[in-house]
Amino acid sequence: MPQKSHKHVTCENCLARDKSLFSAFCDANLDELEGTKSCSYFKKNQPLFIENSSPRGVYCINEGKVKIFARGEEGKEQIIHLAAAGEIVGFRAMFSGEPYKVSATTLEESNICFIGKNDFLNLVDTNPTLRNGIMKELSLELAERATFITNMAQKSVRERLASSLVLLNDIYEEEMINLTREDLANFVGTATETLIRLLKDFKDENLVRTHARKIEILDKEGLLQIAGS
Amino acid sequence: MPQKSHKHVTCENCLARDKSLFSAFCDANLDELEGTKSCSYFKKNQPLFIENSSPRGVYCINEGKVKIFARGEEGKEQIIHLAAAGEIVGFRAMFSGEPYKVSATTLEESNICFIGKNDFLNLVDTNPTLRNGIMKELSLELAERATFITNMAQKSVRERLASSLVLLNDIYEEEMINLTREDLANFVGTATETLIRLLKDFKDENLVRTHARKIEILDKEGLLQIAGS
DNA sequence: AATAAAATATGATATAAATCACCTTTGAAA
DNA sequence: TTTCAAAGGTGATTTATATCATATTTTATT
Repeated sequence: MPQKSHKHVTCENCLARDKSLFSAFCDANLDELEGTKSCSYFKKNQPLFIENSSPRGVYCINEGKVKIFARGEEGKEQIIHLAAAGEIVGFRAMFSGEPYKVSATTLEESNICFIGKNDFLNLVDTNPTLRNGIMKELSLELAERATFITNMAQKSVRERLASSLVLLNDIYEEEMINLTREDLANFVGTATETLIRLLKDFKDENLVRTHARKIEILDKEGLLQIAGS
Repeated sequence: MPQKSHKHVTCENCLARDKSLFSAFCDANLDELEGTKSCSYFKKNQPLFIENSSPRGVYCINEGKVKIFARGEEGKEQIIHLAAAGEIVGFRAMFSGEPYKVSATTLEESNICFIGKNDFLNLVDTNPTLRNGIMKELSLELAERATFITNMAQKSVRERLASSLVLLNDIYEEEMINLTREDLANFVGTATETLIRLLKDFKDENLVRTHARKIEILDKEGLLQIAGS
């Protein structure tokens, strides 16, 4: 397995920056950002922050993937979002004035930069472009979650799994979807056993193929058809 | 039935302003707001805006209630939020750069003011307090929806109904909850028949009482216990 | 007041999905 | 390389909830 080691990435040559809220930053902005951020290597399954704790800053993913999840009454995780390179994680709590309502944990080895709360809020205050980007992002996520709620309420698990696989396929881009069955179940919102059975159905229907844990999408159109959207 | 008629409410003596994002406005701000807004009377079940249309401004509820809902594949409504007096409806779409992803319809006769997109965005641009309030509001709603998703995924309909009734009780304040069984079902995320049956159970358990359509909460603690939160 | 049209309610039935129990495979660590 | 825990998988069973059908009540409209 290719061991991603710790590396200090500068904002200037951060490959993920293009896709991020910092994409429009000029050199002066970038220098400021570079001066305040710190860069860390995270192992797989390492928490960035956990529910109910106080936010101390935001996390900018240079490389890797992070799951954002809430916990229900009995402690079962519900994955709300999967963040990939370029995404800033945890900025919602910067504005809410409340502790985190969700937790964030890496799904794979990751390089992630940290920007302290004050530095981040200062950037937002002085940079209208960044600010507008954030307001846009908050709004888009709000819409996304309205759809999420509606799907949960009205679609069957089979439909949600099909829709989730297509969505995850986009997040994983070239790579194959690489999640434990439990994480996948917690994203779809079902029991692990049910997920495994339905995934098997999809295999039998030649919609997907599995390579141990990894899931390869064979028929995106077919999945979309099942998802009904 | 007390017929609420059209009345022109000025921002200065708007009773709902205290609870709104405009509560911190100074006199100069209020004058500006007053100059740009228009005030309308809405009948029951009248749409403010509908999914996929282009946003033209925001709606500020002076009196009445509004349901915000998405539609699933087969057109079934999923109510995402119930807005009451003091709330500003539709501002999410001001920042997203996209058409509405949800619809908004009055649940009762309402007095609602309209602020055009440019005027509103101008206010947000020039008023840091309002802007921060909005960012905070967007963030809080995002957290609320994470919980909503988790409840949908992990709680039974019975639990969700209990939790919904408590939530609605707060929204309706002194009044009794006054929603069609279908709307209530679309909020809880279930079939109307199932909702009616479970509501009957709650009546038998002396948790609620109904007066035709209206629902009176008799035992909030008991409901919270069932809701499991 | 009469009539139509929604909304509410109830019963019967089907089924998707959860749960529990158990076994097998995989992969990390010693 | 062995070992052991975690993850993946299968079967049997139960149940919550959707769906369909139909009756009754409430509300709106003529």
